[in-house]
Amino acid sequence: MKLDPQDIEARFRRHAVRVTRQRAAIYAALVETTSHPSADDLYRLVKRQQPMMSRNTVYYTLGVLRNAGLIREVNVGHDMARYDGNVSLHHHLICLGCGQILDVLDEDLNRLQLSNGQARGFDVLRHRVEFHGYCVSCQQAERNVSPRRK
Amino acid sequence: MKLDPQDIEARFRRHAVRVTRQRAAIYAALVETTSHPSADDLYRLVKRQQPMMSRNTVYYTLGVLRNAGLIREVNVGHDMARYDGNVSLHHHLICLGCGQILDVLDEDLNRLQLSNGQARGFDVLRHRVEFHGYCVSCQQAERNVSPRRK
DNA sequence: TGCTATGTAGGAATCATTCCTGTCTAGCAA
DNA sequence: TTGCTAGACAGGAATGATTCCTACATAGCA
Ligand SMILES: [Mn+2]
Ligand SMILES: [Mn+2]
Ligand SMILES: [Zn+2]
Ligand SMILES: [Zn+2]
Repeated sequence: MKLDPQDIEARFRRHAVRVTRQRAAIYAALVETTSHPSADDLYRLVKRQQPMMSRNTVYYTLGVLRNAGLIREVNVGHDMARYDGNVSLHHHLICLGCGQILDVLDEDLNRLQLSNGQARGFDVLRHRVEFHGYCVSCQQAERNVSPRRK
Repeated sequence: MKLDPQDIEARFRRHAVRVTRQRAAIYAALVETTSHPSADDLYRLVKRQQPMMSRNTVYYTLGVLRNAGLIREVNVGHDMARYDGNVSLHHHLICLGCGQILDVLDEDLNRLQLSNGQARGFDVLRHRVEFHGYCVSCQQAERNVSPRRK
């Protein structure tokens, strides 16, 4: 989704986040993609427009935006952290081959909850569902290497 | 669950894993706890019985056992990897305060699957459900610091 | 317009994990 | 039972994503 600078500024102010050129660029990049980029992906992307951008600013800004609730962090295994500009409730479908992350929008998944017995007194704030498998092109790539499915 | 050395040896042989003193100790520690320890937790634990044990051996062994399907890796955020000696299908309840991980056994969660439209051609091999919240003692600890819920 | 709390750049530090290397040994076959 | 060899082990070095530190810059406010 394309965002103009006024929208970004308004969102930042609504969440008490100071408006800077660096933050606007990082946030815009994140909202305008569906690829769930890593901090370093964003660093390289934004550095093209702002060559002085430091890697530290990307990490710091992602922390600020996350704490403000403007973005989400998505964790896949122990690879680099991935970020999501879409904060509406949704889940993910992850390719074990190439690492791509696709959104899964499913109200039934959003409504999952533990029974009282299962929750063991926890105050459960949220849940996460991940589906893991191989995307179409990774399935084909594997077929080229070994004749049959692993 | 308590395992005797013969059981461990039999399981290793069934999965074509070479039997060594180090591996048996690491695997036994993992199966006999429900705490989902990290590699370093296991290192410190097993080092008490085998002072020569190297941290590298723990990592190497955990990799071997994981590839053999004898243990699972559980990832919580980007903290250290956590390991699980229980490979039967189940999910997890995680405390955001102290990091403890409890098992969730629920056949309905085990059966979740994506519709064809949602799967986008993926070959989906498995899924994971995590519930995040605060355990009883972390809820109390927080109450001691600030008068009301965050 | 000036003050000050906050943000930024750049470099150093951290630390879980992986890599490397020289022994050692489990498992197999003669 | 013995000897061979692929694989395992210990210890230390290297890696790399992330965090920490510090001096300078600036957003937001009065
Ligand atoms: Mn998403
Ligand atoms: Mn478990
Ligand atoms: Zn793929
Ligand atoms: Zn807790």
